[in-house]
Formats: sequence, C-alpha cells, structure tokens
Amino acid sequence: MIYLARATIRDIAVKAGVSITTVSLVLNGKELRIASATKKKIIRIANELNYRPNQLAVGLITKKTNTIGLIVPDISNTFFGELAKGAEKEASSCAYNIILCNTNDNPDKDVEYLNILLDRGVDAVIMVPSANSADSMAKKCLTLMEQCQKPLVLVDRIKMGEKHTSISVDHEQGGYIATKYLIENGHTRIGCITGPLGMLNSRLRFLGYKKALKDSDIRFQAKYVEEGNYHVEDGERLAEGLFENKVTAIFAFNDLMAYGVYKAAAKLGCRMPEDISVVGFDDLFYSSIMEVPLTTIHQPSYEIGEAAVRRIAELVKDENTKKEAIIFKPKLIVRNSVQNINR
Amino acid sequence: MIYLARATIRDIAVKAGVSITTVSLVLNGKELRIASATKKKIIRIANELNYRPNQLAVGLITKKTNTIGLIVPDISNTFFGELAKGAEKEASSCAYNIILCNTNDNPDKDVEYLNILLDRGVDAVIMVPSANSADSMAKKCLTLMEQCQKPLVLVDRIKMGEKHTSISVDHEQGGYIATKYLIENGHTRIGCITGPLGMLNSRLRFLGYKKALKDSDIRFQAKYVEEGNYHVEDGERLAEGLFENKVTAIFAFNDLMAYGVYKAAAKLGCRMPEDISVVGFDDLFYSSIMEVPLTTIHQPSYEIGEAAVRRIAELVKDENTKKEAIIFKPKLIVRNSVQNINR
DNA sequence: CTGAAAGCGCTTACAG
DNA sequence: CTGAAAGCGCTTACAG
Repeated sequence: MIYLARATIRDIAVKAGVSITTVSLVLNGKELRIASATKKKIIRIANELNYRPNQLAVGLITKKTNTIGLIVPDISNTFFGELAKGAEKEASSCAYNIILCNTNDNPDKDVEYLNILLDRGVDAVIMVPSANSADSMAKKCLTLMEQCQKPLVLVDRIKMGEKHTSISVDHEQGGYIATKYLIENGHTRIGCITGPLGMLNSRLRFLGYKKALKDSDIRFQAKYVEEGNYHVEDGERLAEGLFENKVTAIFAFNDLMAYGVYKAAAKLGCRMPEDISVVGFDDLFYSSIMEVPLTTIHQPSYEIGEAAVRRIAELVKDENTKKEAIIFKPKLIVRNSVQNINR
Repeated sequence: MIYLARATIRDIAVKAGVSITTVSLVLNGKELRIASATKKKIIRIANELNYRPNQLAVGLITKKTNTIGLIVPDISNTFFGELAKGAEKEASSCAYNIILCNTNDNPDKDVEYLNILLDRGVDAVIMVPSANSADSMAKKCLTLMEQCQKPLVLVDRIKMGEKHTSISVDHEQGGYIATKYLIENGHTRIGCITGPLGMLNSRLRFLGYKKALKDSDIRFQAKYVEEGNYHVEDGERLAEGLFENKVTAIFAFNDLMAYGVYKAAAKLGCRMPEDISVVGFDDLFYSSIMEVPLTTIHQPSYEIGEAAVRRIAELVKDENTKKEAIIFKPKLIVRNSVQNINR
C-alpha cells in the first residue's frame, strides 16, 4: 500500500482511456461540453487515485502560485504574530499560502528575501520594512516588485505612497488621543518615550503628542522627551531620567517600553498609577493581564494582516484596484494605569 | 527600464551564443571542463541580466524545492512564535523557506494543510499537532508523508515514535523539577493546574508532578488537581477552588495559566509569593518582566525550531539519518514567585 | 569542450 | 465532444 509517487494527470488519462487534455479540462471545470459519462469517469478515477495537482507545474504554466510572501522583522513579537495569524487566516480562506520571512530588522534582508520570494513565484508580498531601512531600500523593493507587476503591500512602518497599497493604523492620531487622555486626567508634565525617530510610525506618534499638547496650550518641553528603541530595557532606563524631571505621566510609544516604565517605577518605589501614570501603544495581549492593566492604544494587528491579504486578493484579480492606503483608526483602551489628578 | 519578464536561461544562451545546456551547467557549477572564456561570458551575461533561476521550474525537475512546511496551532502564541523564528533562521541559513500554516488547534486542518504542502512540493514538514488531535490523525499524517518519502518532524505535542523524528522538551522531567522545587521550599499542599489531559505533554508533566510527590513521601490528593485548557482564564478560575482547599503553592502547567493564578490571587487579596507560591511552565518572555517575576520551567522554543530544521536538512541530505527523538532538558528558572516556607 | 533531446506535470490555443 | 502539440523554465543523461 505504499505509493512512492503521487498520481499525475497522465495516470488518470491512461486509466480512463482519454487524453490528458480532457482530464485537465474536466478537473478544472473548463469544458462544459464534455460528455458527462467521460466526466464522471475521470472524476471517479481522480478520486480513486487521490489525485491532487502538482502546484509547481500549475504555477509554472499559469504564472500564478497562490502564494504570498510575508516579510516581518520579528515573528516572535506578539504584534507581528497576530498580524501573521490574521494574514494566514485570510490567505487560507482564499486558497493562498504564506511564505514566512523574518528579517530581525536587517534592511539587507528585506531585499534579499524579496528576491527569493520572487524566485518562488509569489503572487504578491506583504512587508513590514526593517526598522533602520533607508527610504532608498524601500524604493528598491518597490521597483523590484513593479518590474514583475506584482503587488507589494507595505505595513505598519510605511515609507512612501502612491504605487502600492500601504496599511497601517493612524499613528499620529494614536499619539494624539493617548496624550489627550493624559491631559484630560489632569496631567501637564507628560513624559514621552518615543521609538526610533528614524521610523515614520514613531515620528507620527510624536507629532500627535506635540499636537495634543499644543491644542491644550501646554508648552512642549524637550526635557520630557527621550528616544527609545522599542525595547523593554529602553523604557526602564529612560523612565528614570523622566522621573527626575518630575513628570506625572509617561506616554510610551509601545507597550514593551511601557512595561519598562513599570519596572523602573517598581525599582524606585513609585506606585502605579498613584505616583506615575502610563499609557502605552499596541495593546499587546499581556497588557490586559498585568496587575495594573495598561491603558494603551490598540492597534488591530490581526485585522491589518487580514486586510493586507484581502487587498492582495483584489489586486491579483483586478489590476485596476485602487492602490491607496488603508488606515485603521487607533482606539484608546482605558484600563488602570492612569490616575486622574484633577482636583 | 521596465522589464516585465525576468530573464530566463534561454535569454542568456541566446545572448552568449551557446546552448541552454551550457548555461545551466555553468551556472550550477556542474561541468568543470567548460572553456573558461565561455564560462566567464555566461556568468557576466547572467549578472547583466540579473538572472535568477525560476524555482518552480527547478523544483519541478529536481523534485526538491528547498521549502519546509510549518504547521502550528497558533502563531500569535509567543511559544510558537519563538519556535517559528528559530526554524526560519535555521532554514534561511540553508537556503530553505518556510511555508506557514496556522491550525487554531483544529485537527482537520493538520491533514488539510499537510496535503496542501505536499501539493507545493515541500521537502519536509514540521508539525505541532492540534490539541485535540486524535492519535489516528497523527497516524494519517505520518502515512501521508511516508508515501511521499518526506520527513515529518513532530514537535512539542508528540503522539508516537519510530518512523519520524520528534522534538520536545522532557515534559515529565519538567513536571518533576517544578514540583520538586516547591517541595524543597517546604510546600506539601501543592495544587496542580494541568493542561488538557488528552494531550501527551500534559499527561507527562502530570506524571512528573506525581513522581516528585511520591519521591518525597507526600500523598497525592486528587482534590489538589484541576484540569485546565492552557488559557489564562482557566488558571484564574481553577486557582480559586485550589485556594479553598488550602494549598500553599500551585504548579501551573503553562505560564499563561500561572498568570491566571496571579490574577485570582490579586482578586482575593492573596499576596504573592507570601500567601501563595506559583511555578509555571514555558518561560514566556513576559514572565521575566512581571512585577513578581515568575519562577518557571524554561522550554527552549527557539532552539526546538532550529533543531527541527537542522534535522530535516540532515534527513534530506542523507535518508539514513537516524530518526530518533530529540529531547531537550527542561530548565528551572528561579525568580520570585515561590516562597520558602521551611522554618 | 558543447549541444540536441527528452522530460518534470501541468494548461491552453488550435484543429478536427 | 475530444486530442495532438506546443510550451512554462529548467536539468540531465547521452552523444559527439
């Protein structure tokens, strides 16, 4: 009972006494005129032989592999894990598969993987560009994909517009509502731990922070701002300086750094939120189960992944699909890490 | 400057005035006898044209795609995220790519994805079977892979041995050392929140728990045992019953449920670890940054992913590679969630 | 030292 | 209603 080789279309043709053309036609439901007896016979035999088309052969000839490349900086980061999960789910439901590429935020890998994916005939790629990727790198990727006439969907850390679809939360608005919420709770000395300001998402959140201050006539002060690198350790290290500058609240540009603020507070005996309020960004799973659940800006990472694949499916079907950006609204998730200090 | 089509081996042959055979030979470094002038010319032209072989064509003919399927229950779970990251890194370093499949613990998906992966000509697959997958399901998968003569590496939730490689931490020993540690710290009324006992990893950890009790002449008591489903909510819900039974410590079979125990303790005003000690299993990233960092059993998920791909690379090169299991030693990570109650 | 030919497993005009 | 033929982009005996 051991079949070393899978049945091919030829095996079916031989067994059914017809040509492989006919088999192909029937199995793909292309020729409706074929005698229903022949049709039934072919289908029966295909089932008997457990026939499944070799997708390499199909892809080679149709120039379509039903395959999408997904390039992320770090799949073990919950944010990208959720994104991948959403993308995979949507892909699976349209008979696509995902080829996973993890760059560790190495910009060279962005291009390297893109080429490899193209070698494998992917129909499109979803890419979260590496943190330190120069704009020239993103351009290179876009050019590569354009030459092949294949969609590139840029996600989260978006560099430029126009010729491709980009998907992201509205980072600026996220920064704005996070800061606004702190202001509404009576805070005026609001520290800010940004992400790398070389990254657009970080610059946009920073813009939102400054805009919210301005709208409330609170003077922006550079001494309340520290540039982090999106890691827990940065949050911890940078929070200490902010504490010394007497901030009553800190807006950390991601949840990870917010956790770092928690650690710094614990180390220095600051109570949360009585002595120091914190708002994060991302809404990672952990944020809801902490002892002091973190108030944060929710990013719909799962939905972003879904949306990326959905847009690709549209793009592949109809090249004229508009390639404009998809912007998700950020949402403030109020939990317990902010103290109202209005009297 | 827009090339709609990628250069093919034929384009090179035409431009160099040689046959495609020669081009293929040179580019694959197969025929060393070829005139070095011809060789150089071909290589130069290939570079000029940015030639990259179409992997669909290569795969179709060589029956090897340098592609590995990875089937996991939930890629957004840090444990599997780390595993995927390790697998991807190792894959990338041997020029393999990973096709990601997410089953949401639906056993039917295990088989469905396996077939799809086979259609795509993967060289092997790494699978973490779904939680409720019956043994018959695992057998089906093994049979499928055997027929194609392709390695299947079963990871973490292992069903059966022999014909395939399985990779996992030693769950029983993990359960043993976790329990032993609590005993050494003076605990005798040790609650236990297991995973689904239908899953082998859970049964093994349970065995370790009972063995540790026995070795210390502590009577096993069923009332100290609750069966969970590896989710935070189970930990929280089941901990309450255990508290009522006056346990002084709880061994949760994964970190997620341990977090649930934390939540239950907070709700009931129990201090950690003064009133209740907890040990987890997995050593998720978050466990180290909690206010009361969790003492837990470390599972080397990244290394497991790496090992899976490394074994596959060996297996693909040499069919005679031994197919026995790879068992990682679990490691106790002592942090702050256990109180020593010896006087 | 190099090339013509067969073939991997399919799809798709085209012809009958 | 059905099939012969060409072809997708490669590799690999085989022949010279």
